[in-house]
Amino acid sequence: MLDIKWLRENLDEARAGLARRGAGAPAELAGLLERDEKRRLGLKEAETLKNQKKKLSASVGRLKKEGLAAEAEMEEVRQINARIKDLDDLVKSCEGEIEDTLLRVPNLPDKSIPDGKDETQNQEVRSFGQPREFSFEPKSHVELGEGLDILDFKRAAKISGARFAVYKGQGARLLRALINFMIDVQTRENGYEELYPPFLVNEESLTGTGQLPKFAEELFKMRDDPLYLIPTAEVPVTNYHRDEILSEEALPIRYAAYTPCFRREAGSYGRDTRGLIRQHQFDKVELVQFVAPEESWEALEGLVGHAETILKKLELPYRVMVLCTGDLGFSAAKTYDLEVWLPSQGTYREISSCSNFTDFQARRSGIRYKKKEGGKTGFVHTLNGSGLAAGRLFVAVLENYQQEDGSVAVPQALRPYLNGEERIGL
RNA sequence: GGAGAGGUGGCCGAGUUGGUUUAAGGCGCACGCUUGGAAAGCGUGUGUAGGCUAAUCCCCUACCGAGGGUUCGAAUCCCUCCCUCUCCGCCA
Repeated sequence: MLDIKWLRENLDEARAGLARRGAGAPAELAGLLERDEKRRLGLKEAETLKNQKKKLSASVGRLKKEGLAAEAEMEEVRQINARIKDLDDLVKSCEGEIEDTLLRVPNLPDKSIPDGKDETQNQEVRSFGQPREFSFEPKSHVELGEGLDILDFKRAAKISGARFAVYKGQGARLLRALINFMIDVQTRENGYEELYPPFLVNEESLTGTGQLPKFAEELFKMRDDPLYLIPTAEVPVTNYHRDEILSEEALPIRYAAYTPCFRREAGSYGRDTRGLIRQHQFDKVELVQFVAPEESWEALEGLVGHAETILKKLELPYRVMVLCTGDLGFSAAKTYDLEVWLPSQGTYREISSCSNFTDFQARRSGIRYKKKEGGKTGFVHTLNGSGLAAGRLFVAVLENYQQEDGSVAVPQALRPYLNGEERIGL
């Protein structure tokens, strides 16, 4: 959420920033300052009247104690109350309109990111490793997984429907190994504390991180309770500190959390219909940071590095992309995607997304900190990134480590997590 | 799910026959005095948001779980909801 006080002085800058994201942006702020002006005028008058009312009521008390009549004062307050009610209603409706508007306005893109209309205009920042040369035609993870009987899409469709998978035998073990490996690296080497949060969250939490009110169609909602399945651990973990004031000494706070993630994938019907790439349910280790505002850009670079650690240790070729304005998520000011090489597709595919949300989520969810100097409170900056998406990592391992006979070598770093086994299948 | 108890400032804890409570008091914390140093003692200060403002000074408004209501006036009375605790039931 953008700061209404800041907008009073910087409306043009806000419009320019939103315009960089795409068409229609400037209209989103229309009428906002007028509402705000109306609200403040009403508020000022209401507060003056409330002050009068308090004084009158106190005098009623005094008069009655002395056994004197106070009808005139009481009547005056009744009159004032009618006016206060009108003004309060006005203020409340203005506040509601301002809130409704601001909750639907995305974050402003950082100056450093490239302009562009969609993902085709994201820019490569750096890359790691070389795609492996195959002496045979590399298979897709679907062929490999079904061939090894470690993935079962057919029965998953029977049990649940499209975009679900069953991991079986060594596949299930491999998935668990990847999750444990990632959690261990992030908590032991990169300074994160592990959190295991609820997978069902309420509306306030989803509003805090920005999924609601605008993107309800992406979420699985419970029918009989006001709860939603989390689309990412970002939601419960960021909201862990909702409506709290942290001490500056406590910052930065870093959490790593494994959770499954649930997404309806409405509007992506034709895309990635086969395999694990796009599922309604997938597993992910998420990294979340709460930092002082002046630290957040450096923290973003660190966060990307933490996600990269996993790919480096697993020796998987990848590249780092900075998202252009048109591809930027609603709450983010800047995002780096990590894309891992998939031999069967002959291309790099997203496996992590690391963002600095600046104070956007913190303002929505009331996550503040008390400054050492001066004791003032301010909003923290929040960041998060996948470290990494386990399903897609599973795909990358299968495809990059596949052998001609259809088996899959286990990356060195992962062997301790699989009883030292070196091969899946055969 | 049933029955009961309860939610007050960073913490503890008064206040619940509605009216100088601008939420007592204590603890903690910060600063100062005192001291060779420390403790004790003494003094001062110590919430959040909004409004006003050059201002983190002052002043004003709101906030005693949340939202409504009664009243000239609500932490105190009424209604709805949420959460916590205890017991019972069910369950892993």
